Amino acid sequence: MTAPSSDFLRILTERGFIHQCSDMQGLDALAAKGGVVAYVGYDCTAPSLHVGHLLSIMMLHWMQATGAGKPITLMGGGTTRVGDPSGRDETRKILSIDDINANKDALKGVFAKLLTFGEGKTDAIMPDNAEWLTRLNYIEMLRDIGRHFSVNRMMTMDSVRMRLEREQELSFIEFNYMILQSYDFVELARRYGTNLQMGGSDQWGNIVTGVDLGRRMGTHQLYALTCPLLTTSSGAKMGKTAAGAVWLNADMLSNYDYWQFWRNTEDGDVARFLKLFTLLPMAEIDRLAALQGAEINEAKKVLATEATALVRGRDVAEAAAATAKKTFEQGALGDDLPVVTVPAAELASGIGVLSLFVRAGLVASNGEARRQVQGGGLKLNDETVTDAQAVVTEKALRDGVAKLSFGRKKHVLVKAG
RNA sequence: GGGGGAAUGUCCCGAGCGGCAAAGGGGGCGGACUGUAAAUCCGCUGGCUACGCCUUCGCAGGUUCGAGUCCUGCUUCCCCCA
Repeated sequence: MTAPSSDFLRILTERGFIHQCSDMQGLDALAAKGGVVAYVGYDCTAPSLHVGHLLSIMMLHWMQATGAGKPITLMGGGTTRVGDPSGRDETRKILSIDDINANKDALKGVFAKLLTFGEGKTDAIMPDNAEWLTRLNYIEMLRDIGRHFSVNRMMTMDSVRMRLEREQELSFIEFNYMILQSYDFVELARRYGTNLQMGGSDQWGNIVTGVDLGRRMGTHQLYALTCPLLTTSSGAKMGKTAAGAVWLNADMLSNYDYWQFWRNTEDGDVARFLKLFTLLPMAEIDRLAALQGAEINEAKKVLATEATALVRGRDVAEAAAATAKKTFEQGALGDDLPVVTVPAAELASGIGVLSLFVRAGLVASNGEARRQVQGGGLKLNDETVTDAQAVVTEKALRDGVAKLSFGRKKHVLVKAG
């Protein structure tokens, strides 16, 4: 199609957010007059969202920022009780209602960093699909909603077909997820005039099924828009670090580690990530992306600080950047490094190096510490630990702290307490 | 209902004559090289009070000096027949 006329779709297009859209022209016209009401659903399967979810939140952000319309972050208090089979080869573990509610509360905070909530026309709102899904009556649902679904067609959807082809179990409860998600779309259309659902490309099937259901049930025209799934240029699935997923919540992943995640971006991903995960103007991004060789590290630092500022706050991002600078470029101690305190008395009588590294949380067991010593992976005050029998006392403290390092990137400070 | 097969190191896949802390991958971690990148090469990838001890092969028993390996029962999954 020709270039979009709305700022919303123009920005999404040039920044690489768009994977598929059910009707670009139609959506563009709607966005141009500020008439979009878009939602993204978030299931409450964990106590924090991770970077994979960030793309869709960014799309909502841009929509609000460009005045294209109203964002809705739908909490999946109801759908989480069922479990989405999309992109999974195994049935999800069924979560307890208590866990779901606890997760839901923990997720909410992050949205406010990127969206403005309130009562106004383009202010974001956060409903929960438990409000209507838990009230559904089975027979009524079959008559009103179920009759619009063709099982023949459902069997051809990727999420279902993959399980069948691989002869992997697909339980009836999961088979119903698609129906509930489709119904959400219709319900949101009726309640809030929602007309667009966005999500990752793995959600395409569920979303267009909702568009279809809307037509059959007589809503206004609905639209579908998906973003690509996040992978690194070397093909690895993204969003995982040593410690696990890259969580957006600070209590799940420290600010310093979050910053480091972005700092360690592969060269080939820098430009793409700057467009997706920062709000920097395109001209600035083009300048940074043009850097070659070692200079690209400058771009990575900008990416790390901007991306961290967006989710964790500007001051926190700069603190992480400062700590990284001290730690890596000056070999000094950053203020932001994790600190572990050890009772002074214990330190006075001496602690084995191995158990000290375990205490610091850098390694899981004495055995692992021992192996890492053999591999030269542990450092105390920047000196490689060579003797697994060594004992550490308060003499190891420099200005009250000792620095333990695991590999070149993981550091912990030890203090007497 | 009848018959046949499967479950292995709590990340995954997967070998395993009765002597096994258990082959080989993948993934992950560490080292070298670099730019806190990628690629490549090397090492590690049950626990401990550590030349020894303890716990691991779906669950529970049994045979044996000794069981992941053999026998019995149970659980779960898959295939074929009805």
